Amino acid sequence: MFDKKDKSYPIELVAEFLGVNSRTLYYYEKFTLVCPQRRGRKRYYSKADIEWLEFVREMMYEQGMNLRSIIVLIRRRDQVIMNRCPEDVVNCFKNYLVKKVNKDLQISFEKKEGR
Amino acid sequence: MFDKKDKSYPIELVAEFLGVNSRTLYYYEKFTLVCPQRRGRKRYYSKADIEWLEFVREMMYEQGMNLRSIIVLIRRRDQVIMNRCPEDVVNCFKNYLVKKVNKDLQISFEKKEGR
DNA sequence: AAATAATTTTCACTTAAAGTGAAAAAAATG
DNA sequence: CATTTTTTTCACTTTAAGTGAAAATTATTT
Repeated sequence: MFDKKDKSYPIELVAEFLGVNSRTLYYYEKFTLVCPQRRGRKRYYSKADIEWLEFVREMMYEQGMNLRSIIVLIRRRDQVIMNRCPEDVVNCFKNYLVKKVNKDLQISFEKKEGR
Repeated sequence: MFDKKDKSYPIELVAEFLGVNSRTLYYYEKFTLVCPQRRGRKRYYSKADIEWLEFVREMMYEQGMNLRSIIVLIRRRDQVIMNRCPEDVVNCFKNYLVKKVNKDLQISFEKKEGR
């Protein structure tokens, strides 16, 4: 679709391609979710910009995530956006389930044993 | 605060402790975010339930995540809620930045070299 | 069992984030 | 300088999240 040589594309074209209003892309910039290159004031979106935005849209539309969550996920990978993983979200739920299952087992055991 | 022996607590107590309306806890159940034990119809929240809910509230209030996002995060760790990581969210952004930085460097280089 | 109290459920409303239309303002271009 | 393009601002719409109030259901007490 877009040129491999990473030429830059104007906002209207990108908005159309993504199926959103160009206002939406301005809106995303407020949250530093995307930062198109500027020559003068005019914005030019690179192929990388576009791919990233496609991914964001998928997260939001297909999965129902919100803007903030995506930003939180990025931040949680640490300031440098690197190796740390939002492990705790899942671990916390995992622990929750584990405790729950243990407790439930214990309860059904108690019932069977008549304690 | 709550008994270590994992006794179960009624919804009103838990709601008060978390600082939310009990309706909110019913609401969360619609999304299977929490599943308190039932005796008859009455709900009993375990210590694990409460800790998990505290964590969820923090994610939502302190960080601004939405319900769906938390559920997506859990799901993305795979059906079994185990080892896979929502790496792609961050990787996608990382790649985006890397490409961006490369491109920007290239551009400033081109400027300096006058190509 | 009837009366009372406690829980759950439903309905409808409020609030805030996400998104967009329209028009004003600013810049670029012919 | 007039016209077109792009950005910005303001105000509105829509939807998720949350909650109040009351109806419905269940449990408890007398």
